[in-house]
Amino acid sequence: MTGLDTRFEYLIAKLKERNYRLTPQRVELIRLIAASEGHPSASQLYAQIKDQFPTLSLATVYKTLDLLKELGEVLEINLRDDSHYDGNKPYPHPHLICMKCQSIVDGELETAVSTIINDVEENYGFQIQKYQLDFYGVCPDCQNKG
Amino acid sequence: MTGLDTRFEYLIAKLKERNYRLTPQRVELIRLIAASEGHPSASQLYAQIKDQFPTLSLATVYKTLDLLKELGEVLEINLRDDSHYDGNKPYPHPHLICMKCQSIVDGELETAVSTIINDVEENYGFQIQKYQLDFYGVCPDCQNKG
DNA sequence: CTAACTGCAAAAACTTTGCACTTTT
DNA sequence: AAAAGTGCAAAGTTTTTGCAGTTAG
Repeated sequence: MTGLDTRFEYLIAKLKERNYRLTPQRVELIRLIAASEGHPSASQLYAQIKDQFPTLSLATVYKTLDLLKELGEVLEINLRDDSHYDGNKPYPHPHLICMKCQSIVDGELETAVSTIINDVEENYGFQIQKYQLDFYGVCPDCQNKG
Repeated sequence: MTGLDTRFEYLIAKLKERNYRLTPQRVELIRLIAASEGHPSASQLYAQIKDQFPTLSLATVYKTLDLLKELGEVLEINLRDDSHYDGNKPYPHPHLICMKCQSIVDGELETAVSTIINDVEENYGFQIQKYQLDFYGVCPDCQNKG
């Protein structure tokens, strides 16, 4: 038991270490971000937290996300209408976005992605720093529901 | 010589066929969109055309792009700050975006992309309808310039 | 002539910024 | 007590919408 065995604890420790203040709003936002499998947007995080912190503002959500982005601990996924955030895997990876239920699921496709990245660097002499790969379609659940 | 041997002529013919009106603004925008290798944004198109049509408005640019999107003749590329448009290859394909010079180049990576699409459909039972794949990095030209 | 298009201005939606007040440390 | 963070309101961007006036067919 190290006290760092959850993503939440890791993030809290990292902030503490760097002398960022642990306000209740920030702590709760980090708890949500660390727990969220669902790739929430800023306004979804805001909706999830406003019961506990009725005075909390969207600006604070954005500022907290900015802080975590600067620390390299959150991945921003830029979609057409807004951005969504992944606080668990803060590095590029594919997403499967269902156009019916709006769910966003991670794709584990490392081998295929490595291949395509090598192709680009070799065939185009292009130095890749990051990428964004989103598949849009219908998830298995929504297929079964017709 | 069919009169349809350029993308521009093809698009004009398609609009005419469907009884859309060929206003001078629309024709010139289509000429720019069909010619553009560079994946312009709405405001870049606007900047390119405002000398010829000083009264033309951004709203008209967006309306023209919407029309071409509805006809399936323009691909919208949603980036963080705005959208860019491809009027030559109006179907999903990878882009190489240089973070130094902001150039956007098409990636010809059909084999690798097919593989990854098959992976997703097989491993996740996810029905893919479209995708967006953007690589961010440094293009060969900018690498040479240091 | 009439239906469609343009272009202005206003609105909409997401995100950022400024600043006074509050809180953590 | 000092530095940092919160939250409100205002501003910034891109994109959309409404509508009166204009134009292509």
